[in-house]
Amino acid sequence: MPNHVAKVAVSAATYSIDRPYDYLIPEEFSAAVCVGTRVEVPFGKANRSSEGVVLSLESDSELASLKSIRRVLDRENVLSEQQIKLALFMRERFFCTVYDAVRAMLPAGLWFDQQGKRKANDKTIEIATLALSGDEAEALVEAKRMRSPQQSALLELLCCFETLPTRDMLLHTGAKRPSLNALVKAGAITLSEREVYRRPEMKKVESAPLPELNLAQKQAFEGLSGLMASGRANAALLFGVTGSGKTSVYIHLISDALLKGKSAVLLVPEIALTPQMLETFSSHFGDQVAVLHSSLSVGERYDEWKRIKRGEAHLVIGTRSAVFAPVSDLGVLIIDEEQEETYQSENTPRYDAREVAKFLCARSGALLLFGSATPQIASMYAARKGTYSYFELKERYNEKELPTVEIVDMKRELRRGNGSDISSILRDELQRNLDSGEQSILFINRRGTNKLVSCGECGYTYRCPNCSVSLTYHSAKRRLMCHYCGYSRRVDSACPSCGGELKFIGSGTQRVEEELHELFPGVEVLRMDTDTVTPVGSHEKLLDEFRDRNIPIMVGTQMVTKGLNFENVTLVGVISADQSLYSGDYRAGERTFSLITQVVGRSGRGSKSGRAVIQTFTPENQTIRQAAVQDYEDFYASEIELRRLQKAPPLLDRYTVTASGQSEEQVEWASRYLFDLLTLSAREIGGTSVLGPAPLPVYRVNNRYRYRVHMSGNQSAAIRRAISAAIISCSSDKRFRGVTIFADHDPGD
DNA sequence: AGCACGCCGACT
DNA sequence: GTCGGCGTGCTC
Repeated sequence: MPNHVAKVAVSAATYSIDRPYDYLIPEEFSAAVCVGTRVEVPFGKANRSSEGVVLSLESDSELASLKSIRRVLDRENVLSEQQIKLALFMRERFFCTVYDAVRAMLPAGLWFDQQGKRKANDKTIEIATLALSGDEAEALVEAKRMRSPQQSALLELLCCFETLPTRDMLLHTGAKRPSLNALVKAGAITLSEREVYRRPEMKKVESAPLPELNLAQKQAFEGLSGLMASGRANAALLFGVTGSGKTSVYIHLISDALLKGKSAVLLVPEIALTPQMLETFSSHFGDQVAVLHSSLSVGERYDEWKRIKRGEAHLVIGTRSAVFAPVSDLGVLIIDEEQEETYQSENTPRYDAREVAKFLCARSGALLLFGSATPQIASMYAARKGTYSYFELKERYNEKELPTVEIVDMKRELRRGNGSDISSILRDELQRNLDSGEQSILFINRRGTNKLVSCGECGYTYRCPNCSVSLTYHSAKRRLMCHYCGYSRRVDSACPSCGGELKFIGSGTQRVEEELHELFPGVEVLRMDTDTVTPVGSHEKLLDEFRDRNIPIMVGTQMVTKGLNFENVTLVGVISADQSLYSGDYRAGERTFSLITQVVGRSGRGSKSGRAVIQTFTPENQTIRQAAVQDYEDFYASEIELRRLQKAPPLLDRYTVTASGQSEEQVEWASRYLFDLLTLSAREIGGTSVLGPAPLPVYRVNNRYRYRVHMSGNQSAAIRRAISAAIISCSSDKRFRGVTIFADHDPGD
C-alpha cells in the first residue's frame, strides 16, 4: 500500500490550533515527499499558502476530503526522524508550535525571504578538468607553446593536477579568460562546478598531542568514558574548581568518542569569549571541528550545518543553538559552565538547551556531561540523588593554592570618611602590585554600567518612552539609550524640566577608572565594558593588549570574569559584591556565588600566588563569605535548606506564565483570568500552588506591559497540561485580543 | 492569526 | 431591496 497522505506541521498554525494536518500527496511528488522535508500547502478558508514540514507518511486519512500538497521545498529531508521527535517534545515542553521548534533547529540559510528566494545557496566554484590523456595533453602543450603560450601554460599546469579551480589557474599563469575558453572549445579541458564550503575564519594552529592528565582528571575521564561506552542513557556532573583542568578531560572524552566513530557536541555559554578554547580544540581535532555561533555569516552557518549533516565534521562546538546540530551517532554532549543563563532562550521558542540535551541524550543513549566550577543547585541536587553520575576535580592545576581572599566592609569604610568606590585595603593591594610590576583586575558587578544623566537642581532623570526604566548615557555614541528596547535620543544642553545643569553620574567602570587615575596618577588603566567593546573582535584585541603591554590595571564588567587566563594577574577586586544578591528571585544566591568564584579564579593563574579583595556593604552575608573561601559544599548545604523552606526548585518544579500587551488593563485582566484558570487546575492536581499575578520588576518594555503568574508543584506533566490549556483558552478569548501569553519552566530572572 | 459565513441597520 | 457592520467558528 503506497503512502498517499502526509501528516504536516503547518507554519501558519498558531499554538492553539497546532496539530498535525493531513494532506494528499499528488502522484508526481510521491518520491520527493518524505519525512522531514518541507512542503508548501494550502491552509485555511482562503487556501493561503503556508510552509509545513512532513512529520509522517500514512496510507490514508480518517478525514473524508483532503487538500493536496502544492510544492516540495527540499530535495532531501532537512530534519531526521529523531529531530522531528525533538520538535514534538519541544512543543509539549516549551509551549511553542512544532513549526516554531523546527525554525529554531534549522540554519537561517535554509529559509525563504518574502520573494520566496533562499537566504543562502550552495556556494560553488568553477573547476577545469583535463579531458585528454597525459600523453595527448603533453603533446598539445608543446604544439601550442609558440603560437598560444597562455593556453600552453594553462594546460601544462593542469597536467600536474588533473583538475583545478579556474580562478587559481588564471591567477598562477597570468593567462586571460579567452585562452581558457579556447581550450574548452578545442576539447582539451572541460569546465564544471564544484561545491565549496564557506568556513569561518580561524587562526591556523599546529596540531598538538592530547594533554597529559593528572590522577584526578584521569579518574574522571575513565569513569566518564566507561559511561559513554555503556551506550545507556547517562547524565553526569563534572564538578571542577576553577583551574582544575576540566577542558583536558573534555578533550580526552571527545577524542575517545571520535575514535569509536561517534560524534561529539560541546556547548559553551558565549563563543566570543572563548577564542583560546577554540584554538585548543582545533589544534587537537583540526577539520573535524564545526563551529556554530551567532557571529557567523548566514552562508558560513549554513555550510557548517551541511558539513555536520553529511558526517564530514564530527565535533560541534557552539552556543545554545548548536544543541540542534544534525550530528549522527552522538557519543557525548558536553555543556560547559552549565549554570550559565545563556542556555535559556528568551525568544520563541523559549527553549532551554540543557533540557533539549537531556531529551536527545536520553533518546540516543549518548552521554550528557554538565561541567562547572559552580554547578546549579538543581544539578548538584540531581547528582546527590543519584540521577546524575558525579565526578570531581578538587585540585587546581599544578596544585596551586586558591587566592587569599579578604572581605572589606564598605559601611565601615564609609564611616571612616572614604565614600569612594575603592577601599583603603584595595588601594594598598593595588599599590603593592604596581610596585612589583604585577597586574590587577577590578570587577564591577553591575548591570547598567553606563552613566545616568540627572538634573542637579530638580532631580529630573530621562526615562524611556517605551519602557519603565531610566535611560543611560553611552559616551561612544554620545546618546541616551534604553537597554531594553534600543530607544535612543540626544541629550539636552540643560534640564528639559527646569533648565538646570545636567549631571552625568558615572555609575560603573568609568567612575572607577576616574578614581584610579586620581589615586595612581600616570598609571595606565584599561577599561572594558559595553562602551569600549562594541565592534566585533575588539574584545579580544583589548585582552591581547592587556597581556602584551602588561597594562597594570583592567576595570570591567561581567566580561572580565569568563575564562581569562593571564599569568601575571595576581590581584582581583570585586568593587561591590552586593548588586546581584538582592534581585528578589530564588537564584540570586546561586548567581552571586558563581560570579564571585569566577572573578576570584582569575587571580594567580601563573606561577605567582593570587589575592582577591571583595568589597561589600553586607560583609556578614553568608553567600559572600562562602564564595570568598570557595566553599561550594557549605553553600550548597545552606542553599538547599533554604529552597526546602521556600518550596522552591529543585524540590518542586516551577513554571511561570507571562501575559504581555499594550493595554495594561487588558494584560492585568488576562493574567487574573490565567490565575483563576490555573488555580482551578491546581486544586484538581493537588500539591500544586499558584502565585500572582504580579507585574515584572521592569513591568513595561517596548510599550508592552508584563504580568506574571507562578505555578509550582511536583506533578510536572499535569502542570504543563494545565498551563497549555490556560494559554489556549486565554489567547482565544476575544476580551484579551492583543495580549500574548507565554510560559517558561523555571526561568532565570 | 486570518478569513468566510451570517444575520441586523443605513443607503440607492 | 442590498451594501456592509463585525460577532462566531474553523483551519487537513
